[in-house]
Amino acid sequence: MKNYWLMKSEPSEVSVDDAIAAPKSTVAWTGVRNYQARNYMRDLMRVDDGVLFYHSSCAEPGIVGIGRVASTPYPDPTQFDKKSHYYDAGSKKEEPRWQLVDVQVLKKIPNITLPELRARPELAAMLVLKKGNRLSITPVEPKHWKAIVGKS
DNA sequence: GCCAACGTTGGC
DNA sequence: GCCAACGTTGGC
Repeated sequence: MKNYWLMKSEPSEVSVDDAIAAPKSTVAWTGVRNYQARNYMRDLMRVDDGVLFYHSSCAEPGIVGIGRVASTPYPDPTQFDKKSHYYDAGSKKEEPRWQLVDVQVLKKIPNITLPELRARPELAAMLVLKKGNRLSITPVEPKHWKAIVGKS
């Protein structure tokens, strides 16, 4: 059974257009440094899970693309890169702390903005809409996926 | 730039 | 294990 996810990206770092322009429209989801979000990628994501690509920390936050999980988990290379903003001196190669998956964007969609998401009562329970939510990756219920994407 | 909310760190 | 201080996220 497929799972569904909402994954936040700052468009100033990796926008949906950047992802589409990448080879196979696929990007490695680097830079997650939150254990719960990591655990979702490492323990619960499967290839072909659905992904809502969300732009955060920008002028118009919202869902801008539909994609899929395109790899099994593997170590985030940026944790070992001393020049990277995401370098983690505490992570050892033999025992990497941070794992990620590849995400393939299948379709860019017109931005469904935060206010638009909030205006839809059937989406009110989405975790991303909860007050104080900061998790960059959240599970999405099938009914919410269907309400946004159409038939699964 | 502000600030609420939340996660992490570290002293005890 | 508690919890205050601090750092980060992310909308506005």
